[in-house]
Amino acid sequence: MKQNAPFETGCMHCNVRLNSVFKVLDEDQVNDLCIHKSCAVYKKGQYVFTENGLPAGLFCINSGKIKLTTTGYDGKEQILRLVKSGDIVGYRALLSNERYNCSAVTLEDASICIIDKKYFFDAITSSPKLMFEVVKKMSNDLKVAEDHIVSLSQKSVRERMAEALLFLKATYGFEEDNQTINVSLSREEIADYVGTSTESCIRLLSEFNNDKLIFLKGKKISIINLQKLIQTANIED
Amino acid sequence: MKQNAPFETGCMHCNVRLNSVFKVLDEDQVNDLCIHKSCAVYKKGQYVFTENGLPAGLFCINSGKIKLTTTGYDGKEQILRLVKSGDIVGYRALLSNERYNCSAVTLEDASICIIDKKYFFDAITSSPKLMFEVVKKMSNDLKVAEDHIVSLSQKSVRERMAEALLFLKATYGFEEDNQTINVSLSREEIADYVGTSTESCIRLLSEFNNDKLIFLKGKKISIINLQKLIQTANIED
DNA sequence: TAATTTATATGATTTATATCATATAATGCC
DNA sequence: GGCATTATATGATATAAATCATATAAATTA
Repeated sequence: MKQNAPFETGCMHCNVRLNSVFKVLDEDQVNDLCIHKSCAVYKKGQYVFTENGLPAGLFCINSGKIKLTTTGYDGKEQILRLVKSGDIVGYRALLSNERYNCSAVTLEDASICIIDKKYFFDAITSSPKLMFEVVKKMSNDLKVAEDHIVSLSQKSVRERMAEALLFLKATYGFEEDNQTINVSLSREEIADYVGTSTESCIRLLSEFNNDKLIFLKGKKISIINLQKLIQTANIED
Repeated sequence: MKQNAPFETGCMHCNVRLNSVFKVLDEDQVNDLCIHKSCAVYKKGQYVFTENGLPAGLFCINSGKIKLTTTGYDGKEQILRLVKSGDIVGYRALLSNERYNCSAVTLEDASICIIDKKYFFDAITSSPKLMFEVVKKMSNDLKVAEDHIVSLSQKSVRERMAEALLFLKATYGFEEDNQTINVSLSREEIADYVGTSTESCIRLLSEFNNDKLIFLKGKKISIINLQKLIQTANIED
């Protein structure tokens, strides 16, 4: 299909490479990378890898959005990270030589490349620049996780809900209208990220909608009063 | 002072080096490391570094225990990580070339070395083994943080409290009596780790004490019914 | 297109936990 | 060693948010 054309022409012409950890590679290295990767198209809702699985390589998102999710207690899901094109996925388990501790599921149709494990280790060993890019990525994920811990420990569900919407906006941006968050998540998925019940999530979104902070249309959420949403996300006493 | 003697004789004879990321260095590299570090003794409660500060190097704990803590909303503290001898501290900000996003405070008198920033970057660039050790450390911290997120999202305060005691035991071990957790934290500090109020923390510890899961003596906590504590840490319905 | 399933919505009730209040114990300090 | 401060303890109350229940809307599939 025509829309997949750039995806098929290799890493050198990959439209997201300069947005990824591989931006630091020179032309020869990119060509080398290209030889050691293979790509696949995933339908919405497909698993890219699953909890407890063994990593066979590094995933790099060409297009599409992905959630990293783990099964907590009582079977309840927890969304740990949200991933967009240009991001690498599955690097943690790969680098520490462990099994995956979460599953990766596509939130929409996606094109994803997998980079051979052995090649990846060679590449980061021979290219400190690439290694530092990966390290920076992990460092950022750690920072985001620790921010999330503080939020979960100290904020109300209401505050975290507002914060989550700002986070979604920061991660996926707006659509052309400049106010609709460019991702479709079910209420349950949002709840699984915020750490609340689906009902509370629905209730709070309705409330924000009534208070004209946001505008709901199906799964689409538009931010119509950013200022007040930011306020709501912070302490409000 | 005599008790500091091994600490003063350099990295080659450091009693915790084989327990640290530097275990992978050969003799020459260790001697090189030794030249580029300096050591200091800290009193209990001292700051090793503070939030928003710029990293000057990598800290390596020779002895003593440390908490990494961040100021959340309304000035409330959040303990993000607990650190023991042999651990490195401050590596995240250093590697990603950012300011510290948390403070490091000693929980008891401590001996801590600081390894020169420039040297450290040279060392990890020239020694992939060392780099991988540091990466593994960060990978583990990320995993622990994400486990904490799931716990905060899905467990009750009571469950998290029991979990925290098991975590303290796993981190710092027992004293000679084989049941007293080898760390002294105030109730407030425990609350700041668990993500609850000081009162709830006190109340739950009292309750565990009454229920003979633990035995309290001042700040010392002994686990006297591990089985039941493990049960309490999990879902109990 | 009707039938079934799943998602969203909202009300009613319960409950865990924060908050406020006060007491006692422990610790640090002049 | 007595005084001030801080930490621990515990009761009373308020409340946010979970849970249970039911209704409606949307999406899937037969």
